[in-house]
Formats: sequence, C-alpha cells, structure tokens
Amino acid sequence: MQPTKTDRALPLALLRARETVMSPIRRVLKNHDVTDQQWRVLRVLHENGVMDAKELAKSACVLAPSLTRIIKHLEQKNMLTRCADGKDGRRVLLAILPSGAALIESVTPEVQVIYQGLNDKYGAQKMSDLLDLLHDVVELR
Amino acid sequence: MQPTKTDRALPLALLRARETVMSPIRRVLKNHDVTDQQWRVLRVLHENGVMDAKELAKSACVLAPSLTRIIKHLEQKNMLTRCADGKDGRRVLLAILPSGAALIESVTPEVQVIYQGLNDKYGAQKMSDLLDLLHDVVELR
DNA sequence: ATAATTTAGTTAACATATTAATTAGTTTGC
DNA sequence: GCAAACTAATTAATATGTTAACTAAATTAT
Repeated sequence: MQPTKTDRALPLALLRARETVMSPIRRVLKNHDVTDQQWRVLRVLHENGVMDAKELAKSACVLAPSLTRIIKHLEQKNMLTRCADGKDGRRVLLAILPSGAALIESVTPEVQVIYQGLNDKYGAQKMSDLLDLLHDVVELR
Repeated sequence: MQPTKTDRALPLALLRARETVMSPIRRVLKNHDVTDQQWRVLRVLHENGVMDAKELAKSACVLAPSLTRIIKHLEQKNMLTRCADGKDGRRVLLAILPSGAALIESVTPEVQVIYQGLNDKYGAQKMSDLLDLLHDVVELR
C-alpha cells in the first residue's frame, strides 16, 4: 500500500464519499433555506434538548467560531434561543424553538427517502459495516 | 436502523472520521505553510503531470471556484504555472514547478509517518476494507 | 455558415473552516 | 483571599465551500 498515492488516500476517500452522500441531501436542504451545518446543529439540538454551546459544537461537529455565527443566524430566524447559564456565567445554553422543530420535521422525511435509496443501492449490511469502521477511526483519536 | 439519528448518520460519521485523520496531518501542513486543499492540489499535479483545471478539480476534490483561488495563490508562490491550451482556448493547463515539487517531497515523509501510525493502530486489513467501502459509496453516484 | 447550445473557467455573494487572539467568568494553588 | 491558571465563548483574519451568474470559446444543429 502507498498511503501517499492519491487514489488510496484516506482523507480524500472520506471527502469524496461525503460529497456523494451529501450532494442530493444538500439539494433538499437548499429548498428549505438551510445549510447542512445549520441543519446539523438544529438536528442535534432537537434530539438532545437543552445543551451548552460546547456540547453542541462537539456533537454537531462544527467549530466554536462557526457555531457562534450559526447560532446568531438561527436566532434571527427564531429557530432557537440562547440564554446564559445561571450557575456558570461563561456558558450559553441553547434550546430549539417551535419553528426550528417544525423545520426538522418537514425536512426529515425528505432526507429519509434519500437515505433509504442509498441504503437500498448500497446494501444495509455494507452500510452498517461502513459505519462501524468509521466509528473505529474516530476511536483512534 | 434510524438513518436520521445523529449517532448513526453517515455524513456526520464521514465528517468525524475525516477530522480525526486530518487533524494531525494539518499540523504538519501548517508548519509548511500550506492548507490541506493546496496540498491536495499540488499532490495531484505532482503525480499526474500537466492537467487542465477541470481534471485537477475533480481529482483533488475541490470545486472550480476554489481551484481558481488556489491556483492564483500557488502561482504567486511559484509552486505551479498556468498556461492556455493551444488547441482549446477555454482550457487552462497547469503544471507543478520545482518549488512545488520540493514542498511535496519535504512534506510527504512527515505525512507518511502519521499514516503509518494510523495504519498500525487501525490495522492494515481494516484500512483496506474501509477504503474499499468508501470507493463503493462514490460508485453510487 | 451561423444561431443555439454546450463547455471551461472566472467572478460574485454569502456561509463555513481554521487558527490565533481576546474577553469574561471560574477554579486552583499557595 | 488573591494571583495564576484554566475554561467558555466570541472576535479577527485568511482560506475554502457552495450556488448562481457571467464571459469566452467550442460544438452542434439546421
């Protein structure tokens, strides 16, 4: 194996796979006027309830500076609220608002269809194997 | 399987895996004053010789507008050259220059070490399986 | 041949990624 | 109890991602 050869380079393979998967999903998100990062943030918040910014950033896989801007943006759209933590003056607590939840619930079924098509074409077993291998990569950290 | 559950979502898993792999590599690249995209562009060009912008963009997995900017940047650093294609006035032909090649050759060994460590910890067989599965994802396109 | 279409590349506008520096609040050490 | 160290979040600066619009060159169709 030649790890530096472009055609067997892991980072590039991960990027290409992500592009393939995200491309049709992005079209759906575009129709609903959200970027995929904004969608990720809202989704995580929808699943987990109230979270502070650090937890949210880690779960949604966005960096803190990006999250600051995304929050600002989503706050103006009334998708989420920001409030200070009473116990720790540094922390910012975030919660999804009804219009944010409504967005999630209207987008999710459309995305489900795409995921299902992907699963059918790719194979459920392979998909599961792939997810396991990807999680193992993250465990190396 | 719940494709919309964040903890089994393929795009997020791909993103997280990429972060894990790229993070130490980025530190190396940072020391050599290149971003990973610039490095990818130079690497592909180094492997393939003269290419036009479209081929390069596809191989390096960067979008055309990004490539335009990256080329401008790398041209100013004398890492590559741009010249018009005689046969097709629209095309731009690109070739790596000695200082670009020198950069690749000085960075590659350091990155090799990181890849090797990753391979050792993760396991060569699993790595190969993962790359195969990722290539299969791209084939779905 | 020439108008219509297609293609390659660039530019524009906005959003995010990345690192570093900064600010404000909290904890630790002595 | 207070200075030092740490932590959470924001701001700043530069580079890239993403879509759309645009320009120029080449192809196609009639």
